[in-house]
Amino acid sequence: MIGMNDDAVFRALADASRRQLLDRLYDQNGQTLGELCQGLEMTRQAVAKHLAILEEANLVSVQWQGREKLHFINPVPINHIAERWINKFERRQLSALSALKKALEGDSGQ
Amino acid sequence: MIGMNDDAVFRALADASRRQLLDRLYDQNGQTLGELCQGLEMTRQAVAKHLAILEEANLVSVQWQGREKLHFINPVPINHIAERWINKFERRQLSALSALKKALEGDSGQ
DNA sequence: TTGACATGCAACCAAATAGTTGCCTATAAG
DNA sequence: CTTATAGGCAACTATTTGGTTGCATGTCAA
Repeated sequence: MIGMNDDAVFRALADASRRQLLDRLYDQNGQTLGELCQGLEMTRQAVAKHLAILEEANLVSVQWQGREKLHFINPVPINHIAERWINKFERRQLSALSALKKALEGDSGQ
Repeated sequence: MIGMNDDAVFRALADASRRQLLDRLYDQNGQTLGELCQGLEMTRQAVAKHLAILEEANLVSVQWQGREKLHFINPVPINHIAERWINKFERRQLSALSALKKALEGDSGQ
């Protein structure tokens, strides 16, 4: 759990443009900066800044391919928050479910 | 789902002080402003502003009792986000669980 | 009624944020 | 080699944010 910074994740998720970028990456993973810019009412530099913030929060990882920078969504921090923060508030209703979930995860292997 | 504003919820959750206030309310629900201030390195007015933001995001509801304002945590918006945003990223692993969860919720009544 | 207590309201301030523009670097293609 | 393309870096700006101080209002208790 090294480099896991809840605060950075929450702050990254606080901006609608960044959530939109994550949505776009969810629809099609591995897009370049240029592709992610298309159709947005923002300069490329603004988008790049948002992506940098998502990268810093470890919500997006990148991979260079020649002069292109491919962006991949990373679900780990979101799951992490869901685990240790959000589930807290549904523990009462879902306590029974929690054990089952762990069991299923262990079963599916990843 | 009236008044349900994802953006306000995400922005409210982005601040560590506000998350701390939610944690405190989780530990003991129905605290007054004064109680919530104790031990925090902030003025009462600063805390009041944070609580107002949490109220506006519908994460906290209040109830006046004489001259005291009691604060109660409201888990609905957090569950909402978990449902339609966060679960998205764990759908693959948990798709089987989703139906069961709905079934359990329907079963328990609230 | 008077004083203490719980909270609200408003003005103000510093720092962070989201965005811009302009220019630089590196890779690919003709 | 030259040019177009993909992206990075830095300076600057306006707005939002988190916090402060000072004062006003409403409620309980003596």
